[in-house]
Amino acid sequence: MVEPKTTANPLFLRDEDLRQAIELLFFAYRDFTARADALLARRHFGRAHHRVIYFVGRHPGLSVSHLLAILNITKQSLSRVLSQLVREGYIAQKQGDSDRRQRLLNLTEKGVALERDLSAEQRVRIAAAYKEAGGIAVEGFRKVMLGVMDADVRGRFGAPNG
Amino acid sequence: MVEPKTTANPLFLRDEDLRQAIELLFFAYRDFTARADALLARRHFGRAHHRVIYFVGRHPGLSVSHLLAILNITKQSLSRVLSQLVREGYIAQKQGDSDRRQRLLNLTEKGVALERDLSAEQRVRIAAAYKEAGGIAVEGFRKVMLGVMDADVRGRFGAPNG
DNA sequence: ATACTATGTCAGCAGTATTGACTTAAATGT
DNA sequence: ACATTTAAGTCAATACTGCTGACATAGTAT
Repeated sequence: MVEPKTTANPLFLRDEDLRQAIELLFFAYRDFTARADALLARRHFGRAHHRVIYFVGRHPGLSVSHLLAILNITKQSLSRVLSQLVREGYIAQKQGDSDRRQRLLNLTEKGVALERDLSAEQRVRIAAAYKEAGGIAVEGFRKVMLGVMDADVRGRFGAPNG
Repeated sequence: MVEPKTTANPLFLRDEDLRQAIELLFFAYRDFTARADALLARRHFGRAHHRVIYFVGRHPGLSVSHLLAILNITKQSLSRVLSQLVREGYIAQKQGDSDRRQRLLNLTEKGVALERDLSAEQRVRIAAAYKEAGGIAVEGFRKVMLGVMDADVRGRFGAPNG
């Protein structure tokens, strides 16, 4: 057994284990987003619209700059998508109370309905995967996913770990 | 086991749990690909180039149609990216032995070097996450990820030996 | 010969994201 | 008060990804 001595392998992680993880992420993410992408395409929307709809639904009254920070994209990139969603009545903007420069974002009823449609299949998929894997596995999944993302984003989740 | 009476939730899955899973996938995938994306941008390549480089490295002698099946994209989409990689000397094509219509794909030395650069940070990231989470968690991660992807893709992983 | 398969190409369209430059309006600091 | 910074938006140019449709070439299979 020749273990390639590439970079330091602090655990007993073979190259195969690392490759498998990379592929698990690729295929899971690809399939996880595929159906929503298809739904969006019918409405002439893309994945970016979904993300905006999702996070506005998740954080009602979100400011544009906060949304930008979550998505990690430029305001110009967001602009096209957000303007479209506002123009077509999925998202409502209202002036901030304390800071009137802000345009706080909320889903309209139409937006809530779209969000539900888009994430319905994803929720079913997650629920099925969680159920089949069991509670211990879910806890492991959470740990690994938190470890994969950037450290400064972990705080967003009720992370018991560092 | 206690069976909660929540209608659409066969497990103990609250809406919050499902949302968290969606976000774990989003943030982990986003951060997982971010550095490689930056490296690619310097070479005027994109994520699609990375995927091609990755899977050709993973499966030397891969045929174009098999690569297409793995990536789930059209040949026209692949064509632009693949032609570029061949033209710039990252991937070599050779005629198939049994079927001379095939153009079997292999990484050149240059391609191997690029693949290593691109996945180096990803491997470190996975290794760190795995190490911190521990073996049980890793097993759970694998189970959940397999459950999230489409059933017909799971065969690619673990089921028969490894 | 005919049909099918593997691969490639041209053209056009849409979506996502970038950088750079500039604007408006409101908050804030000195 | 005046200057600076911040929140949001806009215009323009560029690039990567993916799609559909149409067509071409070569090799395989009947």
